[in-house]
Amino acid sequence: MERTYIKDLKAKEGQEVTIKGWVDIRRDQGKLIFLDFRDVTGYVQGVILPNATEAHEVGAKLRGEWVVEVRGKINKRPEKNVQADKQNGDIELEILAITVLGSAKELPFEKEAPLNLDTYLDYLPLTLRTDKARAIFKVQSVIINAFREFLTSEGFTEFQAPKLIGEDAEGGANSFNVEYFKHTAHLAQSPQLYKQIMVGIFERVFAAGNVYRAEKHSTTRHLNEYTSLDLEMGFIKDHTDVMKMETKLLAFIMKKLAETCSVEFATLGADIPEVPAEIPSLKLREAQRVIKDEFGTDCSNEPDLEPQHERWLCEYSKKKFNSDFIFVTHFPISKRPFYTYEDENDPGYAKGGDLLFRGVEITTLAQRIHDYDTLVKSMEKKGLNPEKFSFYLQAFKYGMPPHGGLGLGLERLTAKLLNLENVKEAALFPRDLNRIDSLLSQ
RNA sequence: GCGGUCGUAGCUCAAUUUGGUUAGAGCACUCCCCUGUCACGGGAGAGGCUGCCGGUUCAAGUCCGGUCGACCGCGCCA
Repeated sequence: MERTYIKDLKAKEGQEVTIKGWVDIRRDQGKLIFLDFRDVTGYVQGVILPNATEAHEVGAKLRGEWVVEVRGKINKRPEKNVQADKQNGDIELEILAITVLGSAKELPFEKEAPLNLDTYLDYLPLTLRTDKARAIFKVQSVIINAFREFLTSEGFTEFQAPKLIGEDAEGGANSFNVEYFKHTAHLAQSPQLYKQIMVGIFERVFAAGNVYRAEKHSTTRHLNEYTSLDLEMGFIKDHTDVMKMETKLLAFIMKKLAETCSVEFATLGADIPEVPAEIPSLKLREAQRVIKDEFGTDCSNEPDLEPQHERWLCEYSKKKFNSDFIFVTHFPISKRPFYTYEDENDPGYAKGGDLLFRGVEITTLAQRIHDYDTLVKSMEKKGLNPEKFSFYLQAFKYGMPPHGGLGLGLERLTAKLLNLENVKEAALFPRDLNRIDSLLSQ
């Protein structure tokens, strides 16, 4: 049987319909019972009139979250009862019959009210049913789809990167060990090495998947399992080609969000940022000069930016360039992974950098070394044994084009886009040191 | 891992500053009343080992020590 969705009820005024969904709120006046129903498409008010005796009997015992099938007639509301600012505020469902499909206990928290993060996470199967959570993950779904759509249109091919790996990209630190295999195995921290291998096959590739970081951090921007939106492209001039691609990608994502998620952004009180035709870009040393001049802190001999510095740079970018985004490039090559390309015009510094958005780093991008001998030397310089990477190195021994790519943290992007205070709110089922879907057994 | 803040009803919070009767409120829940509500309203009720262990004191939710947990910040990172 074809499903009737709540969003389509208005067009069925005067008709008898059957909807299915959840009871959201009950307002029982004795002879008159109002029930707000919810399905994935929205809300509608239902009313049980005194003469509908059977429905009245069922309706009196309904509470929030009961799952029901409701037969009724769509009526225009009397003028004085119209709620102009609400979905379906000008119609209501006159309930004729209710079938209970699933009963519900009372919720252990106040729906739609602010919750402590700990409580929110303990009750995710239920807290995710709120408007706010639904809006967050609708937006996230649109971001992922837009990422795929844009890159596909740019000639990229999607691939599935393995999550069980032998040697990890950064040299062994901070990865989860996996027992079982006859060789040392880890959970992948990044699809990096496989992305590069795949450039040899498809020239332009992307992957959207989970990566794992065994870091005992507890911050508002870290997860032990997160989603990395990765791309890698061959035949580039240098890292600026990757920066341009990311700029176009972000502009496309924001356009898609504007087209499809205005309700969700309104629910969350968030604005969709403008992506400038050219995102401002500073070398690390220039950025450090800005921090010194504008904010009075001298960090010029540090090899990296601290969180406070990132927040300052974004503040500066917004003020000076009216941009929520800013690239910081040319970090010391010694602080970057072995596959990072050194800038021949600026020795000691990397051809690549980070993209900062509203105060946090959301992307690292770079041109990669594609010459076999240079790559092997770079590994040795980092104290890595090239023999352990012989599987990966095959790609480079047998001809790789100049290439580069990036990784974009999906949850960080989502969180900053929607003004969420903690990145855990932008992960459906976030994992941290103390939480893997708590069993609530304590 | 380090530092800060916090832990009171199912949830969100008062009472802790200055130790002092029986630890309160709103929401949710149960029962009663209610024909136009939409955060419905009115009345009644139930619900607490104040995270846990120890100490100080005539007296501890409140002070002290420990422990467990949470959140925020930091290192590292996307």
